Amino acid sequence: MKKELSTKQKNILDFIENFLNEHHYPPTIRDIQQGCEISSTSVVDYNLRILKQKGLLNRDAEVSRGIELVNHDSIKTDTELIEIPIMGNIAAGAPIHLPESNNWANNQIDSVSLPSFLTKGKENIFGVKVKGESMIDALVADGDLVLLESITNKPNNGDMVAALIKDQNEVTLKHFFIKNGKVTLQPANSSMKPIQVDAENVQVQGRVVGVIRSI
Amino acid sequence: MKKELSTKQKNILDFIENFLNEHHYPPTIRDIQQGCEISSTSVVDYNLRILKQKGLLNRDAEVSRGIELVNHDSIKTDTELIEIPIMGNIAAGAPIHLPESNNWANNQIDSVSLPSFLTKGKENIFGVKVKGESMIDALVADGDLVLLESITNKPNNGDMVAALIKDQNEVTLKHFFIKNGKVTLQPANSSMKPIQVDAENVQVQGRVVGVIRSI
DNA sequence: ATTTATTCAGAACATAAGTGCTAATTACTC
DNA sequence: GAGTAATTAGCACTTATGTTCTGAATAAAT
Repeated sequence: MKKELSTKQKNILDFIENFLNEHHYPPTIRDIQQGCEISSTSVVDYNLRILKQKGLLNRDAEVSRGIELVNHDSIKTDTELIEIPIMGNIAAGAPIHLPESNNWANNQIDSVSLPSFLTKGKENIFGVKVKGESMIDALVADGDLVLLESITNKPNNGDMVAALIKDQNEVTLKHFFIKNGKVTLQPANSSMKPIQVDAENVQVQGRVVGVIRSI
Repeated sequence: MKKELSTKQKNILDFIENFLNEHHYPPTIRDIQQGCEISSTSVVDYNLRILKQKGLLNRDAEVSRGIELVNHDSIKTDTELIEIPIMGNIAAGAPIHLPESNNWANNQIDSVSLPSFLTKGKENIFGVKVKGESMIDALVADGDLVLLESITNKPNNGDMVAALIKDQNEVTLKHFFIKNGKVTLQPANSSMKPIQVDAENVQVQGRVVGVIRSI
């Protein structure tokens, strides 16, 4: 199969996009035929098949106007921006203490708007800015923004969490496992040693749902 | 005219919205009929007329699927989000070869909408999906989305780039340094050994501007 | 209860629109 | 230049789908 698109195929794609923007429903084959000045419906059909084969659009058989542009606006999974608060800094390893109180409320230092696919529609998402190189074992670099879901109940075993180790007033990003009242905090880098702490000594500040690095 | 909508009319509106989200084209009258368990097409038509009269949708006469929902997502314009293409997968270490041609055109597999702070207003940003655990030394995990800026000129020394090592047809994310025609590719993890290659053997596919991890 | 407006049922109809041929043409390859 | 593949033309066919008509059922008003 030829790799590039013919001018005719590009025209068709453009036409479909324009048509969608104008009408908010897809064109028929005959619409395309007229719009692109093509002599026969079969030619349109032929080229649409090729475009489908190349993954540029989808077609539903025997459905009028059953064309979906793969990369069109209306297909964007999430056009919605959700503003989430950035609740301060987080550090691990080299213990940088959290602000006085150990709740995160009222410590909002900033906010960012993120597309909803990053928050998966969940509520209670907030961000923390990583300070220092100490979380490399969680594949998190200095300056990264870590997205956390604040959870009330215990996390599932294996979840990556932001865990506050109370008696050290230190926060760390680790995989969380609990067994018989003992919590194991396992670095993502499995060659690093896990930490064992009493369950009462751990407060899970949130479940990690994402990391954003902007260079 | 009655002011409120009947349950049937609300159902129809909901159905149309769901249908649009699922298919990206509007339903036919008969789709609505089945979806809302209505006994006759004429009933659907009747209620659609009412909905049109109330300004909740538009219909194009004698046009199949000629329904447009007023206030639907696809009509909203959102200026804050920038859509960037995802141009395939990237892997390093365990060399997964790129598709035959070494240009990225026509390899778009998906797209995401990102807030503009991640692209810093730049054009020519695209994403690649990371496959495999082999880029841990760049603090990039399996499944991460790496944002690249396609650049024409040489990158600055120290930039992190996606570098294609031509004779191995292998791509890697490394810090880029050039000196006397020799390119040094330095892993982010400085304890790892850098790679030395001839400048002609390296093609910089893009400059890394961000990483997005969604768990 | 009678009238009136609204809503529903069922069917038939007309056209909108996808699909499938066959042949002609053009582009590519050897 | 022969031979093959890709593309185009034109047309017929079938299905998909909007439209319309008549009458019945229901709800609202008098």
